[in-house]
Amino acid sequence: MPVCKTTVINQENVKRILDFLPSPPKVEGLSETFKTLSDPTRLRIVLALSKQELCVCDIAAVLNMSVSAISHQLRLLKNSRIVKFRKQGKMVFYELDDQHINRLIQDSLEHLNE
Amino acid sequence: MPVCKTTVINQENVKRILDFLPSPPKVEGLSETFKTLSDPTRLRIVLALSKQELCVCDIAAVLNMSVSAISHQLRLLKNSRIVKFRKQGKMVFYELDDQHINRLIQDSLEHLNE
DNA sequence: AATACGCTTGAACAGTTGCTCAAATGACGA
DNA sequence: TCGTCATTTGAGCAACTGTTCAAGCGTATT
Repeated sequence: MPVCKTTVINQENVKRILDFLPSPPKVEGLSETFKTLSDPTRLRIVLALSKQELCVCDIAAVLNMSVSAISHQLRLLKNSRIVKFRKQGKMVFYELDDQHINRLIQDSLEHLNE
Repeated sequence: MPVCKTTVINQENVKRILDFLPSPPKVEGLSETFKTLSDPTRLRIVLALSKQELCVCDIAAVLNMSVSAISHQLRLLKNSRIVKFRKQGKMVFYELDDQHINRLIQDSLEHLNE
């Protein structure tokens, strides 16, 4: 895995970038967030929840998918701390977990309209 | 795939969200971008290129990975129009494709520091 | 207690992903 | 033209992903 041997400048490039890159845990964390939003189903769920809290059944209706499929995806979103839930009788209402993810979604929506 | 039958309000919720959600092509496009950035290797490449243009070999050195693996990922980044390249002799220099992706990365870096 | 409802869970399966390895390409220098 | 170097490409593969299906759990209504 050698650096290009033609010039010395490259070594400097490598060093500069290595200093610049965020720490591995930070990069991993960021890529985890992107990964969670990379599935159209999950992204649609998150976009929907950015508007208002919803129960599982209504999310399934919005996305026209099975309740089971939605529930599986909600578990992933829950594990990634992107959504949280509140129980009310038989029903479970989900909403975005915090302002951090909410801002990311708002930013993304803006990027969409350019 | 029925809507919850317990209340009428849910139907209104579903309608409101359906109006709110961006069009399928827009959602697909956004999730595609997230998907490309969801792999730590690709994210690191993009972060590196947000600092300065680099040749394939130097990227491999920075990430401490095989040139082949990097080249495969660069192809995906190229296809997603996230990076572009310029040839100079034997070497190929890559950089971020446009200001749009650059801003997304800058936003992400800010999100990292919170 | 019995039933119905909203939701969760686990197994299973097809499809996808990211890497390695070996071979190929294309530009340069001897 | 021959060899070398930077990069690309294709096959192959283990690991992962997103869905369905069937079964289960917990809460409310009767």
